[in-house]
Amino acid sequence: MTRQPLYLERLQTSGLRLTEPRTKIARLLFEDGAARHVTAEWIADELAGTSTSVAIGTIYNTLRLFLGQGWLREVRGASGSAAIFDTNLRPHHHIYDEITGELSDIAELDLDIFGDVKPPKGKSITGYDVIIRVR
Amino acid sequence: MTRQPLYLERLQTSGLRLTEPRTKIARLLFEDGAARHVTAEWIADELAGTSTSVAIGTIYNTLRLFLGQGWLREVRGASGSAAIFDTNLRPHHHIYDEITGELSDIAELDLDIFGDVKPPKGKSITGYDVIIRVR
DNA sequence: GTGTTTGCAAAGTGTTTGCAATTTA
DNA sequence: TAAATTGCAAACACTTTGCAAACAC
Repeated sequence: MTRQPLYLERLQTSGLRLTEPRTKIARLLFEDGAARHVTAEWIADELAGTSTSVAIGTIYNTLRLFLGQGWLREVRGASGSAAIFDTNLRPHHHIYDEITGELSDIAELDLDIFGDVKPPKGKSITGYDVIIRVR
Repeated sequence: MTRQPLYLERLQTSGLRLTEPRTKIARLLFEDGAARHVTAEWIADELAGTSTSVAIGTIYNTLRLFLGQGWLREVRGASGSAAIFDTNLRPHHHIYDEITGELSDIAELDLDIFGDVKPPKGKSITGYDVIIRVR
């Protein structure tokens, strides 16, 4: 028997209707299970080439919906810049480039070897914040 | 001899012109030396009552200017919400309330007692990120 | 006096919303 | 076919920008 992708199964199970915009966005985000930082615009661009593109408003609504399901986390980029959604749900660490606005994960960082974090080539560390989220 | 406030001295020394908008904003931010999280709108509101208010555009420009001088740091609130400027320049930690958008400092937090962080009353910790800033 | 800074309003982003048309179950 | 969802465009919130008038040095 052929197996349905996990992300589609999850979409169905959640009670949300299985619409084309949702499945397309879900595939883009979750298909390979890799950690990903995406913006609404990136999704729009990716889908722009396909037979049916998805309206930017729908993309935002869908991302909020997935956020509500706990399938994504929103991370804060520079204020005024586009929202970044992170598919990596484990507590983890980011490197934020103040020049480019690029956000990347730090793999396998131990808090007590904190002094050993290496910045990307050609960059220097200007500081850090630990942000604890509550609700 | 009477002593000029530090923040005014710094303003003069920096080579920036000592204008009324700048001195008013600087006083609001630095007068008592306390750590403060401010938004452009908060400054506008504070100055609205005074004899001469300051235009919101000028407030933003002035904040960017102070940022460039290294007198402030910009911290990321929820995307889409107003920029928050922090007068506390030491590396430190924040509690970010996902419901209210409120950002507050955690005083004297040691990284290795990380498991002991207490959320504000009635709140629970949903996760955390360590953000290392580079440029 | 001359170059800087301001206020104002317009323009620019990124995001949300209202509603008629479409689609899913 | 009934309810949910979409596209579209208008509305929004926050921030930046252009320019003539005002100001600091």
